[in-house]
Amino acid sequence: MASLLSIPPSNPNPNPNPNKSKLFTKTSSSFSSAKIPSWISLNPSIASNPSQNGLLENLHLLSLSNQGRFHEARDFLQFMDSSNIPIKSRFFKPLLQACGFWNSIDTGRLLHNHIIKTNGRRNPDGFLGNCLIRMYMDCSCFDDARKVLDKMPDKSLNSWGIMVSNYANFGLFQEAIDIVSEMRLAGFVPDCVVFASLLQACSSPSELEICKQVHSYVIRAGFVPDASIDYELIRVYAECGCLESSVLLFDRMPARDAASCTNLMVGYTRAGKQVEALAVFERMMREGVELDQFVFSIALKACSCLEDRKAGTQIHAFIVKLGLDSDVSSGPPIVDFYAKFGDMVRARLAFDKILQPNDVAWSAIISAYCQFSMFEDCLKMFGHSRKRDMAMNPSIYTNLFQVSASLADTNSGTQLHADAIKRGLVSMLYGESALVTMYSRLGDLEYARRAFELIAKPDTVSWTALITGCAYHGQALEALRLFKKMISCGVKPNAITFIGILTAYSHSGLVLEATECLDTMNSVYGVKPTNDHYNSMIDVYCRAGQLEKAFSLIKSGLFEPDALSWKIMLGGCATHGNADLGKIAGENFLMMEPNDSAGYVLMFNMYASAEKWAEAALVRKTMNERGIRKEVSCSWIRVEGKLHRFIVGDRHHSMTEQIYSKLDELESSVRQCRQVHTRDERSNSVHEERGEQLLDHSERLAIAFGLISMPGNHPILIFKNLRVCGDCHWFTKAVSSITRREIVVRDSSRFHHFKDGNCSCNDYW
DNA sequence: ATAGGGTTAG
Repeated sequence: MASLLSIPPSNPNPNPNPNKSKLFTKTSSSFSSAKIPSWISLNPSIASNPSQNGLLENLHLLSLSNQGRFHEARDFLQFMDSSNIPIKSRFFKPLLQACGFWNSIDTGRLLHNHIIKTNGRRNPDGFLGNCLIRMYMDCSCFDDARKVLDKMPDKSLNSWGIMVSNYANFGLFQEAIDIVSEMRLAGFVPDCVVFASLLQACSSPSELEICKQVHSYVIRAGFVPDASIDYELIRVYAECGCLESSVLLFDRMPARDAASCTNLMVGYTRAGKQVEALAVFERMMREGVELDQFVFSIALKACSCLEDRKAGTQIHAFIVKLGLDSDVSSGPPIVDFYAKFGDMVRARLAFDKILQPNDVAWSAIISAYCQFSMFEDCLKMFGHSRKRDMAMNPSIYTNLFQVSASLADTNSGTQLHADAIKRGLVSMLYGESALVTMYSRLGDLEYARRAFELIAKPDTVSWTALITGCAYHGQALEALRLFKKMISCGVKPNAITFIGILTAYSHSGLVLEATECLDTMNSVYGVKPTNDHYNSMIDVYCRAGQLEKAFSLIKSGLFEPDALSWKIMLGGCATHGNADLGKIAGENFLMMEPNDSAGYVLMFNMYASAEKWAEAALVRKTMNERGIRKEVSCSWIRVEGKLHRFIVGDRHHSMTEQIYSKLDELESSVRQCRQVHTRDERSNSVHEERGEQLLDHSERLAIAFGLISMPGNHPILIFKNLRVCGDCHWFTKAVSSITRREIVVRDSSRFHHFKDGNCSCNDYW
């Protein structure tokens, strides 16, 4: 199998505490994992050759712990004990931090015993005591932490402070405040740091009350103004939606700094008040406050949201002047800013300027490429970052799942999925829902269902993804069943959910059900139908051949018909040969979208099938005059991971001879078949009467190649950029019956599962 | 201390 990824070893213990990652990575210790030589813990010979001073053994122990390999760490510690190699005192802190990070309470207790032992059976001193308290708190062992505190001979303000901030971080504010009272009784005076840490834990509106209490306390106790407290208060009030309070505090600060400015601006942008955010930025510029990369990054983001190209370019220029465009903090927003305007060249230039791109920077450029359907570039960028062994994050994978789905690349899709699982980088809900969509768009509805089943608490998006998947595959009843189940699970449908449902009905010809759905979506579920829903309904009528109904819906005044409404109408008229309505629809559509080739093609086919040759010729002439080219029909298939692409009449493939002779063979069997069967109305096509070659339509080439190169019983999966034509649809049905082979075709609007002469679309396409 | 990226549709 062609491998996109060479997968480096993954971490066997994928459950670190996400809340503590900062604490862990920003450790001030000189023994952080980054500083441990890579060959440590890859070197099994340590066990047989104890080093002189025990340093290697200590490093190895720490390396294992930092990686979360605590089984091995404890075994190794046993070996160290039996070899009389003590843990060096300066290693206890980083070791305990690792235990806290990975929630390894067993190893933590073991280390605690070692500390007591090496300390001559006495309780640890203040420094190590604090480390122990932190470790126990990190592992949620509050009583153990308290015992250490109580036994500490030389408690400090900091010891109490650790208890306070950790309780608060767990949301246990009452316990945190109790500790504050206790420490005062014990004769300690809590300082700004303690209160700032309490505030630091507040972030949601439910914690606003606590924030206010602390605020009023620090005022009464005379702690403010204090930069660290002001800063936290501005942040909390902004995050809780009390922007006025944030502004008041900000205005009253003796000296406004970059950090508090950032907090205020973030508050504004989150509340959708980009203009106000930029006003703060301007004011800081005027006041001459020294700004940093964070302020610029949020300011540029505000410009992106406002789609204010001029202001954004000015800020970009400022960033360049200060030399901050190579910074990882201000870099990604620059990438994102230019991507917003579709300027991928500048976006890429901005990315290349970043000296040490991190996961967010890679994510920014990959998602930008994804947004503009530059899927190959996404995979290329991902390949680069893999090669450099860059840090990944869940959102990168979420994007890549979309890429694989769009490229119809099962190979990369499944590999990326496996890769993301190994690294623990399947994003909750976001990534999980993207996987549902990916598998359904790769043609594997069963896998999509399984991916859905794995979601712990599916939300509206997850349900919608699966419902839409069923719609694509023509399983209307299943889509409806899922919808009911979604409702009974208490998950609310949204506008997109109803598009999925309407699509399902449309692809199954359930007109009555669809009209009912359009009614109840507002009356029962409170979701107002938009143009998209009315257009879906037009599609329902059109597919079912009820063109008059579609037309009266357009004229009903219930909504303002847009280009899409007319395009769908035109498509219906072309399929069902109604040139009168089609003329109106076509003219309206071409007026709105004169450069869309599909409109001309539909009109041409419509007139041709109605044998209105003069009109048809006129359409072709107009098309030529306007320089509009028909989109080339293209089909592709993957065999053993390799992509094979075909266009009409393609003779480039190395197996062209075999393909065409296979086609001839199929064609003659199909012809015999056709004489026996009743003639399919829709396939009496225009093509035949115009004497066009049908034998070499791209999907037929792909199917023939698939049959040749993939012996066995697996279904043949074909992807196509346009819709299948009636003739090819009939042909494929026949082939599936003759060869007893299942054939799955994804065209531009849905999936067709051909089996034993039938198609899952029931000839609705 | 502070930010930056992501899910469902025709």
